[in-house]
Amino acid sequence: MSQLFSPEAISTARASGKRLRIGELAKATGVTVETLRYYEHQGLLTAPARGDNGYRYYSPENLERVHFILRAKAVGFTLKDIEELLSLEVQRESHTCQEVKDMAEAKLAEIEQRMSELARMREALSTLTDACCGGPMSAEHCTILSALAEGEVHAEHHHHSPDMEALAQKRDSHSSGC
Amino acid sequence: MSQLFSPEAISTARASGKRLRIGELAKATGVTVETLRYYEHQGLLTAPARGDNGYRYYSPENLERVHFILRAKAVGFTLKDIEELLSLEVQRESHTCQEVKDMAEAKLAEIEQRMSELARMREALSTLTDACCGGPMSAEHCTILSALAEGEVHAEHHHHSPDMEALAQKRDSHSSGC
DNA sequence: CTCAACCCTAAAGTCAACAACAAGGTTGAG
DNA sequence: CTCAACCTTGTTGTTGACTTTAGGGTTGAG
Ligand SMILES: [Zn+2]
Ligand SMILES: [Zn+2]
Ligand SMILES: [Zn+2]
Ligand SMILES: [Zn+2]
Repeated sequence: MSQLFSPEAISTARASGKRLRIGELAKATGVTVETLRYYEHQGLLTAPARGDNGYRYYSPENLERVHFILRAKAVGFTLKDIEELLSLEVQRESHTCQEVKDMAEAKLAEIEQRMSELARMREALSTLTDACCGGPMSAEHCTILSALAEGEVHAEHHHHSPDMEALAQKRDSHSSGC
Repeated sequence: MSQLFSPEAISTARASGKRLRIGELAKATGVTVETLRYYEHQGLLTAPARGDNGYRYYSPENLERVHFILRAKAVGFTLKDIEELLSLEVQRESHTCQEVKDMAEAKLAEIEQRMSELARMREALSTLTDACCGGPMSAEHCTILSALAEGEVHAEHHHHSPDMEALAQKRDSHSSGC
């Protein structure tokens, strides 16, 4: 588990010199080791120090960077975006707030774009579901299928007539549209 | 992207028994010929009639089905979903409204799930952008980058002191956080 | 006849973000 | 010493919805 020094002793004494193997870093960040190697391959993580055995040994800075990546992912940035963000982050003083904020706002606009797309879908779909009775009768005149087939939703909400509801307990087609 | 309900597009080629070549169908539906062949390959479109030359000749029913697919896509169904929907559609009377509505409601829940995910991202990201000044100064103390690096947003909105704004016209770091 | 604009098939490539595999070397507990 | 649990590299597979490529045949206007 531990390298030259016992991990507990080290962590209590000083966190700064602690070097993690890939599995430990994975556990610490909640991602898989494959993901960490993938991030390295993609240039999101700088190649960490290696031991004589070839193992990767990660510094606390590496750990921080993984957290950076995960936080950026959590707010909607793609890995490609994050690569860009990291290039800003590593040399902050040679970039401006404007550059950073522009990226964030562009991403915000992207997110809002996708949200309104989904909102449009939701409205259309909920109109469809509202019009369908959802009963155990034949879908022959189902308003959902009809709307998809014919391109228009017949806004008349479905109301089986009492007679039909009484009689058509199963599989009877309901002809009034559903 | 596309209109959900566009009734006028349908009625044009329906009256005549005209058979469309793939390019014509593509133009009529707004998808590429490759996409049409792809849909056929995926079983979403039944293999159309062929001429002696091997060309596909599409019936108006085929056109209807493409529209069905596009409308279902527009409300958020995947192609796999649509395959299922089509199997309900082609034999409506052997299925129930319940089956259809269940699918639609499941898809609706999926859409709402994705929307709330995006809403979460938007909140987090807009908190970040609100706190950043977006000015032409060095990003050394940029609140966005700091929040990503340190995992917390310092809610203090950025206010350059008047002195600094006057003096730091370009590239000066602003130390009070941005 | 020529030539562009169509059409055909089957297979491979694209994108994102990993996951899975093969075929090994290393470590540490029992 | 054995054995599981790590670690290594490199390659391939996954998902969805196409797009592109390669290598042809067909049509119709000039
Ligand atoms: Zn129905
Ligand atoms: Zn009904
Ligand atoms: Zn800033
Ligand atoms: Zn600032």
